[in-house]
Amino acid sequence: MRRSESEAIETISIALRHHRERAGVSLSELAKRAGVAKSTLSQLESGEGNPGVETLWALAVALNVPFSRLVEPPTPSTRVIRAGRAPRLRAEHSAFAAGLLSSSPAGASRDIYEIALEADESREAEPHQAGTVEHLVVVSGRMRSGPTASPVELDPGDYTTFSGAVPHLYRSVGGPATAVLIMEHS
Amino acid sequence: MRRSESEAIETISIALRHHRERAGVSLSELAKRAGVAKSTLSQLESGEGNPGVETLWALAVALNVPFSRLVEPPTPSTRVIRAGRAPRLRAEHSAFAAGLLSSSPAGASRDIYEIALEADESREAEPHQAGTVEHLVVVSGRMRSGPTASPVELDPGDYTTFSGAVPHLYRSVGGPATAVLIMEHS
DNA sequence: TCATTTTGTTCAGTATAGCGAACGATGGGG
DNA sequence: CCCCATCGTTCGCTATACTGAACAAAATGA
Repeated sequence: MRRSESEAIETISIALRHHRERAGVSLSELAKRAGVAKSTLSQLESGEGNPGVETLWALAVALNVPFSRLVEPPTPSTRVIRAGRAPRLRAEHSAFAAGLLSSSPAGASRDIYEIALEADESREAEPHQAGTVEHLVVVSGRMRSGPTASPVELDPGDYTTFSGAVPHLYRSVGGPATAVLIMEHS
Repeated sequence: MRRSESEAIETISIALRHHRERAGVSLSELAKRAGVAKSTLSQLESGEGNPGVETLWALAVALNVPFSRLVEPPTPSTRVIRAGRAPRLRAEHSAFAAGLLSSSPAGASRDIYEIALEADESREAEPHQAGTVEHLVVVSGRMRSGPTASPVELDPGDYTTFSGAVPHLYRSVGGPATAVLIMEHS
């Protein structure tokens, strides 16, 4: 990979300059803060060279942005889905209804679901692939959810996150319940 | 820097070995696929050295995992945040309160917020950087939200997504309102 | 049993990332 | 006007990340 404008480096140089300007800091200043030579930073922003993680890390810290923000790109426009109007997925299980709100494009897969449980119903979910993480926000009703081994009680507005790699459940308590589920894959 | 414990490198060596074993591929084999020397990979997995992005990128591709998966620490375990208990962020504007639920651990950077508006209050938001996308789910009350130029009415459970790169607003209608906001950056 | 292959490690050479010191170019103050 | 910052770039030098080969230890096979 000699002279190849390596895609990764391309995005890095752009992101780097972008975040620096957005923070309103000069190249020299940033270099000083991050503890790297001005020359190095200059070359990086002009898309030359192949930075080491140490260097990038230092810059990310100095810019006060997560590391990943320096290596990944963008996304789309306005859309509205009314309550309960999301495209239905596998409604085989009577009491469980899930609506897909937003599916992430390839790569950083991330799905947002709207889920609905009838009164005092329960749904057991098999473990997904390792690295899967679920985020759940209760919209209405009371739920008991999380890893089957250690679920938690949730009231409207409550939020919980847990690994999707182990058996887990969604259960409504004392009436119907709805929630927002964000699922991340690896 | 002969010093091994660079935090970033630590996580890299772990993530690297973890994903390789999970893929059930030998060190030699992976090295060949990614086009890097076995020696390099060996040292990386033992936590020595400071890899360049090119090298890491090649490995990420060969492992078929997003780049960030190699540099960000693995996703956390179970966590619960009760309604309104999320860490408060800059509540300078009286009627607006935002709680950070989850700051993107990996992949496309993504923050999940819990937001609360007092009765008939409005919050105008300045455009964020290009490529920012917002996802909003109303938990309670009625809201009027979206791009300032074309907001939409939302009832509890309603979901909307729009570009954060243009001026936009969050407004409660006919009473207080709460919602979940997922914000994606580039 | 003794080859043969495949595993992951260690070592010397070399390509290069990063550093520090120059540089020319602006931009205010005095 | 000159002077002194500060800006971003370019240029040797040194440190080191990466390579390829040689290595011992396990695994495979006949």
